[in-house]
Amino acid sequence: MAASHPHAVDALLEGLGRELDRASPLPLYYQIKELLRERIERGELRPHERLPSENELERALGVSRMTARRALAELETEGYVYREQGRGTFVAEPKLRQSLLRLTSFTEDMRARGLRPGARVLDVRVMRDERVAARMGLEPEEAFVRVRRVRLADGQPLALETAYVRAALCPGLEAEDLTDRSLYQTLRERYKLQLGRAEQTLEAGAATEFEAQVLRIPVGQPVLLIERLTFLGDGRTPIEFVRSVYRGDRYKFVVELRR
Amino acid sequence: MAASHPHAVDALLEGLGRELDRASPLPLYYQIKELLRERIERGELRPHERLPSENELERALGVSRMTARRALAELETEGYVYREQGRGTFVAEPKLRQSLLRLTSFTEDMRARGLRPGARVLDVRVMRDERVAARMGLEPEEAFVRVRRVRLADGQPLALETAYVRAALCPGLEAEDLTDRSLYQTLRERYKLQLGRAEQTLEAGAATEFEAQVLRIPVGQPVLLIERLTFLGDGRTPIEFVRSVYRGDRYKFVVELRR
DNA sequence: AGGCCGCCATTGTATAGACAACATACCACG
DNA sequence: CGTGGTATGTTGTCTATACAATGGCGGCCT
Repeated sequence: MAASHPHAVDALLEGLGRELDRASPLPLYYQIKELLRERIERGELRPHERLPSENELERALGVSRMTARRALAELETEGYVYREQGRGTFVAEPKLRQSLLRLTSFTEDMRARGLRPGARVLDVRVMRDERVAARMGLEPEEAFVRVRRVRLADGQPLALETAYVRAALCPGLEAEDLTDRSLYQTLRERYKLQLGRAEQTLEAGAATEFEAQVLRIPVGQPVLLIERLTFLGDGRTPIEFVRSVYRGDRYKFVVELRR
Repeated sequence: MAASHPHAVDALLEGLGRELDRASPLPLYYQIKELLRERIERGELRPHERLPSENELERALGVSRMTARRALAELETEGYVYREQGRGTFVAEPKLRQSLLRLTSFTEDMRARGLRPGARVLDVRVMRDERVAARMGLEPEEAFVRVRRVRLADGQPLALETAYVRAALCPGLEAEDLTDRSLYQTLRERYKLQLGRAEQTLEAGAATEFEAQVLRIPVGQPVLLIERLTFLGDGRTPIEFVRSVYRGDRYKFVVELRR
């Protein structure tokens, strides 16, 4: 047995057995999955520690092997565990599950990289823009608050960011001071807007004269163009469209892909 | 029946039945999944069209319902279809499939964009590279099969791809013909290597003389540099490191971010 | 000592069947 | 006319079982 001591799995199984609710409308496999996930996230099960086998779950919880199996299989596709034929099921490393599908603000992104985030406001105005509206699937008359900012990392210009936020959803945003402040934080705290998902595209480009001046690089230098269309928690209502131009020599975008 | 005409499903099932190979070492559910996926990607099954039900697959292919079910369930988690209880299984909209944060090969990526993928091999050799080995967390003596290819979209050069695959895990790879073939498919089918996850970075750069020549663009044009470190199904064993240089004017990377 | 073989535990694939939950179409009844 | 019930088809959950493939271990044989 690979666990730290022989009774570790037994104690875990007993706990699971007590919490499993056969009267609940939630499927058994889902309950088992959630119970195991909680223990992994709370750190009760440590990386590379072995989980109960399908057989052990079957006996201890009084479910069929296929039910136990489904719980473990879903934990695997969600990145919480890895499975090896002939060996068992083991807790995955935390970094596998973190950098995955996270929607982060510039501020959070910089902090995660160990840099001090900042923002210098170039201009803020309420306006219309047919192309942006079309891109968001809205009527051409839709009004936006356009915020243009230079984003700083440790005080140095890193990106030029132009955000179009739907004015109808955050009245008075144009009067907020967004210097050195996270737009997402403002949307969340002042307007109680929950962000859900975002569609983001990345491509390479060359700095225009304006971009070069703001970012303090030569015209024509490589830049990373990132466009993001962000939706509210319901997954359908668009809230903002952001176009960012990052210095190519100082910024690298990182994603983790899964099969 | 919601299909265009009553015999559409029958014809599909007959085709599937002929292609299913019970002597193959590949699992039945996997074969069924791949056959259906091919038909979706080739457009033979159009968005929102109904797929055969679990019961129809069971009868027509002579498999159990759980096997048919698993094929459909995996297509769902991969974003190819959506399922509605009481109604059936339907082809998903293309945009839903391509924007998920999935580990895809160039071949799959191009097909999802409706382009014809291709590859022209520049050179293949077995070699060592300390920097690549370090990047993969391996000993400096580790041997790699380095494959340099020009990746084509509809016959036009789109990217220069340099892949370093661990020679120990795929002996004889250097003798394979990788012209117009997916490396991932070869790893999967010839070497039975299951890919798990990948860590990928994207940054902007300018085309070097060599890159410019291969991609048929002027020197210094913007390019998207993508580096990918791919791991096997266990999530820990590195298998390949790929450095790709994409034409900045023709390629856009799409991701969907959550929460 | 070293290598080979077989046993056991574990995950992977596949089958067969049962009942539940849900959607749709149709029909009978008021 | 419409309202509700029923029949049917679909996916969702769950059980029970069998055998295959793999990895680890120990013991046996040479």
